[in-house]
Amino acid sequence: MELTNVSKQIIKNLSVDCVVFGFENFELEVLLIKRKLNPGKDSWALPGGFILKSETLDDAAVRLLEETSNVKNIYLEQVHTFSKTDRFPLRRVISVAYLALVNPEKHSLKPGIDATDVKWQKVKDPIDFPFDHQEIFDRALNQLRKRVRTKPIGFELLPEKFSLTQLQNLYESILGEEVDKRNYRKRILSLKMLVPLNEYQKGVSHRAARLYKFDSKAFKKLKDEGFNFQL
Amino acid sequence: MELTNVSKQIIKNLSVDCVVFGFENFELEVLLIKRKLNPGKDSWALPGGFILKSETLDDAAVRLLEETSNVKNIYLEQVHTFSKTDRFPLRRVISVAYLALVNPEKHSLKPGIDATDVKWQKVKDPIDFPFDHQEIFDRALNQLRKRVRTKPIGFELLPEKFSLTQLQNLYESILGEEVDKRNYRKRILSLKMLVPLNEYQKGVSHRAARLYKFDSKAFKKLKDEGFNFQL
DNA sequence: TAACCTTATTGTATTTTTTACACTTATCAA
DNA sequence: TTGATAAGTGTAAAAAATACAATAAGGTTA
Repeated sequence: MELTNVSKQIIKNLSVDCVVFGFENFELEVLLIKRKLNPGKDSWALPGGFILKSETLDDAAVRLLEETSNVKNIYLEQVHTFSKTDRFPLRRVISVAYLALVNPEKHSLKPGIDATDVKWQKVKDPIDFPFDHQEIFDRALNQLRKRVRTKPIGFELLPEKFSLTQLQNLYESILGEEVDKRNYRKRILSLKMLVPLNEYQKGVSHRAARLYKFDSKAFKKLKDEGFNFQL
Repeated sequence: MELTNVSKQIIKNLSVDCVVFGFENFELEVLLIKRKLNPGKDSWALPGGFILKSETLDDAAVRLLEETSNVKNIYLEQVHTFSKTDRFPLRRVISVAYLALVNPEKHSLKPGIDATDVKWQKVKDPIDFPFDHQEIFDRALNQLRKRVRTKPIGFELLPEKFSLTQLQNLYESILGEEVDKRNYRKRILSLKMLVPLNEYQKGVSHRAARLYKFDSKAFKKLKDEGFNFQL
């Protein structure tokens, strides 16, 4: 490893923090790491780290998620940049927050170099965040709640083939409120972004639900036509 | 001036760029400065500059707008952080974009230390931006178009007392499309955020329009009740 | 002072969208 | 075969969005 290589130079006053959402057992979750070092040693924090001179913020977010938790190839979007002068105790660090969506089943967790542990934590359980991570988390959750009504991002959190009930559960657990089953189905199907499959749920002791998949081409077409939906 | 004072230390790899919108003569405008120095000397660019160790990004945006254009005490919101590695020619600089709203009549312009000139430029006229300022501008305009439908921010751009026609003109010039007068009035008045005054337009050679003012208390109340409007 | 020009102001009928609501079907387990 | 559980489905009522045009007011001009 060439530490003198310009491309590996760390920008020490700029970090990226990722709020990674997952969905398992009908519950919205967030990915946390246990910090190996001070400040905040042993506390459960948002995964993140510093950016390199050679990479964009998006690149950094991708890299840091791989490094800190082994999570790859996921939906990412920038949320906000946090800049309180005392937000990090050691020195002035400004942090760019990212929102990420992951299907937990597709990604095995593995603590990165600066963490002793990684876990999925239910969003509705209380979390004792260090630094300003509570504020970052709140903002990211807020953004997720807006997005889920205007972009079909929820599919990132589900298996490729899913039932309408799964989709509705996800939707409800992101928004934190319940919706009418028939009305939800009507709306979501009317958008023509879902294709029904000739496959059904397996291993359940009740009527098996039909499976659907997300039709990204149909969605792209809608978008190109300037169609704005609101779920 | 104590250059050694920590509070005045500049963070050289982090800048703020402001997209300042104004509304004059029924037209949406943007504030541009003529750069005094290279890179981009003499080009018309977005006002901005570097942040100080002692200030937040919001603070920096406020300060830079005062410094570069004499514009004070205005609506500000963060838009996005831009980080392409080659976005600034001299060295790696990451820039946080802000959206600002100003009533041009209330602010006299005065070029700051790094500018030879300042001006309001009509948004619909072509602008030849340096660096990645086109991208920054596009994103800010986009955000403004979203905001104007979900927050009563347009009032920042108008005099304290305004007519419904003025408000509608502003709305139309932000969105770039026309709306029906009767329906617009119905909707905006139904929100109860406007109070009709016993004052009327003056100096016009036709029927004088009634003036209204924005009722920020009523709006706050609406928001506290969790009411989300969509214009 | 009457005719004219310009913009302000106002209501209704139609269409579209959203909401509320409950029974039947399928599958497995007991 | 009965019971339990979740899947799947339609309609009527209410609310919201849209399309649309005549009258009022103030100033200017002939």
